[in-house]
Amino acid sequence: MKHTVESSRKPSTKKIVRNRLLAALPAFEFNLLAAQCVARKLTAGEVIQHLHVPVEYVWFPTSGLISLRSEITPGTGLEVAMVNCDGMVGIAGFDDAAVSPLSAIVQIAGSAMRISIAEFRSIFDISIDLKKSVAVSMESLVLQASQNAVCSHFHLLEARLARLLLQTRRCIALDEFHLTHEFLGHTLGVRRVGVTKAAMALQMRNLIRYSRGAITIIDAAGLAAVACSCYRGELPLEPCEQGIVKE
Amino acid sequence: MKHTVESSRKPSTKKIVRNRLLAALPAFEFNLLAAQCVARKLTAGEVIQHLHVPVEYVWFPTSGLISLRSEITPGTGLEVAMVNCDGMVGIAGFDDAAVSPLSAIVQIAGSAMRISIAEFRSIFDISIDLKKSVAVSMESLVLQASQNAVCSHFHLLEARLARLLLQTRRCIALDEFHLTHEFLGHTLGVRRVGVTKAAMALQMRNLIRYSRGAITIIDAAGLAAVACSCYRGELPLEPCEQGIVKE
DNA sequence: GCTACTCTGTGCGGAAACGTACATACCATT
DNA sequence: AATGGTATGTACGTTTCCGCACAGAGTAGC
Repeated sequence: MKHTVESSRKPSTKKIVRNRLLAALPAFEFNLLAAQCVARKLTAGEVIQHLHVPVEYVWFPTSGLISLRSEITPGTGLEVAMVNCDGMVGIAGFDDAAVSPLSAIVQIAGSAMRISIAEFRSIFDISIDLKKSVAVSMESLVLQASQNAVCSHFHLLEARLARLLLQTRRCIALDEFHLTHEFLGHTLGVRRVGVTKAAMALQMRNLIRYSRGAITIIDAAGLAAVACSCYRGELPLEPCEQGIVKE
Repeated sequence: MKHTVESSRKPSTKKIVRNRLLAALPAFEFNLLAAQCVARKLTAGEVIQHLHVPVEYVWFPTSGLISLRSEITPGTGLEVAMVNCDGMVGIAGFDDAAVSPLSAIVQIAGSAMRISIAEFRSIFDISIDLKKSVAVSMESLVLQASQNAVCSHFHLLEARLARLLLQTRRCIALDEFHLTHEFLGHTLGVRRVGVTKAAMALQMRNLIRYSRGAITIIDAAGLAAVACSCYRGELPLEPCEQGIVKE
């Protein structure tokens, strides 16, 4: 384990937290949240927040990747933002019994800390730093949603697919991951057939390789050249590779 | 004036504030902000925040309408959110010298309170309620940006135009306003010619009337029937019709 | 009344993605 | 080895919007 050195110092009062948003909180607020959080596995394709369903939990991913989607009807929509261990899922949690305008789907399997919305809100209201963290997290969502809005409207599918694959790669720091054309189609808001065509074009140029959902990025630099301008100038969204120690 | 009754009670310690976000703050935080705010006119078409330019001010509109746009290059982009007197403009204000990823353009003339980003941030950091207000305001932006992302991707231009006109009408509570096809094209992310075609179709059905930028909504109900599903189920975003009194 | 400018209307070929339908390949289980 | 399910490849006509170019109509100023 990577954290043996740190955890050997004060094992009883320290905790390993792989969510940067939680980790950045001062001890008092962190402990309030941590006491109510439950660790949960995130399995690929799992819907952790359904569309138009009351928000029950706030999620703090510690690994993997979650896709936030805006949908007209279930099945028709597109991704507006990605959330990894730098962020949180649980928007629209300010009104009581608010239904979620977005759905949240696990794009890459991993794990997360989960807290009930009621408990989260009571801590939020008396917090200082958590409020700012939430605002910063929201800001990231606004930026991503805005970028995705222009991107899906102006950029060609092939360039958008290249961007999505690069972004995914960056978020999980792996050149290989599992995503079917069908899933990518839902993320990009296009038909499965459209993805197949675009993916073939990328594979033909030896930028990627895929088979039954297993995607491998062969030439990231080449892929970046094909990707739309949105990829450059984007926040890195890098994963928490090392555990962060909290007292 | 509408506020004669209220203002006659304690004229020296009260203030009329037509921005709901400011008005909802407790006296202490409100006074800190108000002391640094300067009233400014907003003229139609004025760019109050250029793309990729450092954020200098936070704006609290008191009337009129501001269009937040995500642009690839100046001129190529689309509106991701509207801000009226319920909200604020000045995202990306958390990092020092951050450049704005969005541009803000005055869609309908009006007025606003303006505060420098440095002063805003110093008040934000020590505030309690302002932090929550900012988070709520951000949430509105996320929702709008998400909705606009799906809308621009899936819905037909004519339906999108109908929605935009209805939304504008609701924000300013007037059936008549000034917007050229060119301006609408930039808002919707399409060519001016496309707007002309769509607008003609709406005019032909006696839903709207227009001439050289002067648009009149004749049949709002009929327009709503043509508008895409995004219009229904949207936050009202109603204007502050009455002044709000702050001690 | 002329000019200059802004705003709106029209025409045409072309590209990207759509809806639909069907065909093939890979994998797991029996 | 056979079977069923999932994933990917192919085909074709259709729609919406694009890019470009130009024409007309309303308004303001000199």
